[in-house]
Amino acid sequence: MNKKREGKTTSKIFDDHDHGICFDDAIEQIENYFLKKNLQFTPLRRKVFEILIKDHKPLGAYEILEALGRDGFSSSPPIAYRVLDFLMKHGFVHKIQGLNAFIACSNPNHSHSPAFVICRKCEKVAEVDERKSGISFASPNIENFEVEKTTVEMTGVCTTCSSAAIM
Amino acid sequence: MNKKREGKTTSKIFDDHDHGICFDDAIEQIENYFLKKNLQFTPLRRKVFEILIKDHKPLGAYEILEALGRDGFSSSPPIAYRVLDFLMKHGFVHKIQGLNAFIACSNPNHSHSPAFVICRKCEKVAEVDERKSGISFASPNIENFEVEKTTVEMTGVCTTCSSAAIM
DNA sequence: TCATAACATGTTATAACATAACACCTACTT
DNA sequence: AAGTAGGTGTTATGTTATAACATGTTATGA
Ligand SMILES: [Zn+2]
Ligand SMILES: [Zn+2]
Ligand SMILES: [Zn+2]
Ligand SMILES: [Zn+2]
Repeated sequence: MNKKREGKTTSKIFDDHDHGICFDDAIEQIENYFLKKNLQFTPLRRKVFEILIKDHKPLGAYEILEALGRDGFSSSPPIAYRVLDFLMKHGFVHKIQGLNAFIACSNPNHSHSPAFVICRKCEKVAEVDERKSGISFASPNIENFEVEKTTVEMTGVCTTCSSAAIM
Repeated sequence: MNKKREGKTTSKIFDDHDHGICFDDAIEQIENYFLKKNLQFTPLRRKVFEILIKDHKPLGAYEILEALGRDGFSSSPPIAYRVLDFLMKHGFVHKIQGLNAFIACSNPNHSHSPAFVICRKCEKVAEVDERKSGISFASPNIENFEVEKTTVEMTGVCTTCSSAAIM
């Protein structure tokens, strides 16, 4: 078991929403995308995505593997990593580098350079839009360098956590 | 041995410079800082910093350990991780999350939220100033969230690598 | 329809990265 | 002297990720 991840609280930037709709929408979007691109949305891939979007929580590969095992799938490491790589390649999953964890994308519609806000107390993670994030990618290209991928992660404490307890 | 890191080429954003001076300056700066803060710049800490600043290359903890071993220090993992944590805490070393590697800071003078440019071919890494990076932290605070630390890493291909070979 | 290529999943083993827990030593404090 | 804090060393283990190979499954297209 992983000792680090036990998220439990909520903050304003982690928007409340009707998760039934959210979940169904996400599944529908990925289904449509896979259909359009002639990719297979296999039971395994569907299950991994469902595990991740179930409660918007970043999960480690081995946590995903446990969940897969509980649902009757193989739970050897390459299974999870391969599916995660695939889903990441198509923008439906992102890796949170600071947590060695994976999270379902919150806006798979548009191509994006996601930024993440991570509460180090509750470990909730929000994927924020570049504009909302306070970070602007003024120029995607550094001089003499072609940027292909950006990683932006902001770690701190959300209001709920900072007001809830003595630091 | 680590198979991933074998950097060898050079790009414009990775500025050429008199590394003898650079090295000596860096050592002097860290010495002064430690003196001022009443911290111990022990042989071990000095050696780790020297290993890292030696050629401005990100090194994995186990590469650092090998180097320590070669220089007569203990090379069990906690040795490296402890010293690295200490040097990071004081801003003289940064971790490159995308590489699980550590690099000596390029501007330890001012407190900074470093951004890194990483060539995925030669694996050279440049620590760039926020302003030069094309990324601006317009507002360090997200609504309802206190940002304590930001991770910004831009991965791509440097001019030298992209012009050097067929992709 | 049969070969074949490409994709998908499964398995074993191992590599790579990181920390826990405890021991020992030194320097400083009271 | 006894106590405290900091630094280093050691053993063991925990956590994250990939290599290599086997098997099954799904297009494709002679
Ligand atoms: Zn939801
Ligand atoms: Zn996304
Ligand atoms: Zn230099
Ligand atoms: Zn720096």
